[in-house]
Amino acid sequence: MTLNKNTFIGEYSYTIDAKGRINIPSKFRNSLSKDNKSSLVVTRGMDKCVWVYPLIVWKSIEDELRKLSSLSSINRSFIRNTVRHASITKLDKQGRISLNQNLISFSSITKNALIIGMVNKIEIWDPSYLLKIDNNFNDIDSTQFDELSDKIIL
Amino acid sequence: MTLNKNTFIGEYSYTIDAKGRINIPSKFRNSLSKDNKSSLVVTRGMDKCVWVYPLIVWKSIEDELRKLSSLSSINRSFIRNTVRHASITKLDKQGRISLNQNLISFSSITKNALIIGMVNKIEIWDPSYLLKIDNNFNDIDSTQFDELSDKIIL
DNA sequence: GAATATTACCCACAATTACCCACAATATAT
DNA sequence: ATATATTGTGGGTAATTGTGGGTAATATTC
Repeated sequence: MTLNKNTFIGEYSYTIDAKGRINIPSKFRNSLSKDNKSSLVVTRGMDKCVWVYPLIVWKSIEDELRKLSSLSSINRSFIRNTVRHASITKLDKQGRISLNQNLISFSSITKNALIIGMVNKIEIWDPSYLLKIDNNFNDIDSTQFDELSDKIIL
Repeated sequence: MTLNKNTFIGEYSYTIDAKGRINIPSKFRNSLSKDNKSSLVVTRGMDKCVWVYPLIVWKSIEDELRKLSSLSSINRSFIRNTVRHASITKLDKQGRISLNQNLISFSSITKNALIIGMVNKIEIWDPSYLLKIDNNFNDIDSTQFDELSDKIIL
């Protein structure tokens, strides 16, 4: 038995090389459904990290965006900022993708990078930057988790 | 008659070897439902121990996480910190799982380890560390148990 | 057009992980 | 009690994976 297709969990440490290439963990590669044809969509995350979607998952996000009317300016902004930094890429024969300079500098990645499974997508972080976010996490007011506990049972 | 499937009770003492492998008690293995196909998910516990879930149980947690929108930053943090240390693993032919270095050092396990059934999941502890926690348990104000008594009948 | 930079494709190798077998200790059955 | 099966622990070998670099193809600039 395995996880569902296009499902990612766990954390992995990799390096980005001089050509901007970074490995996708083999467990994540094996998790990709065949209809993706090893195509991924990379874009800016909501945090200062890179988001990586299997193509088939990204397409469903596009479908959601189609539903938003462009009559509303907030909708236009949201669509624009969601899509403008996205690009489609393929795994090379060694299982890597290459990130463009825009995404690399946005996420402040220099050499080392953490790749984290986020269930339906993948995040790529600069390790020291993520550490700061972690500290914030510990500072989160517990009332915020109380709200969550109404939505999720662990 | 036996316990329900994927139900674990009791305590067992094992050793972790140089490759990070540790035995799962045969009683626990026999308790696993067949749909797991001997797959388990290991992750950090809320205490300084390792949590082990039958895959089928973990999947239901994942389904809950999928419902949380990534537009909310608290949701992103929650998902990240819940799944980043999780990984799927299988029992080897001898009935062991291997723990990665991250989990081993998190739980301070060196050689000996206690495996404890927690009904729906399994905990793996460093024996001396658990001893400290036990002492704290004895210090708990009995009023805290009074609160629990409203929720559970023993 | 040529010259340069960028991207894609190929191979190589070290390090890690998965898979296999062996054997001693314990438990179960006859 | 003895024999048989199961269980816990260790180690060796083969396959996979992560990382780097070289070369060819494509795109971009002058």
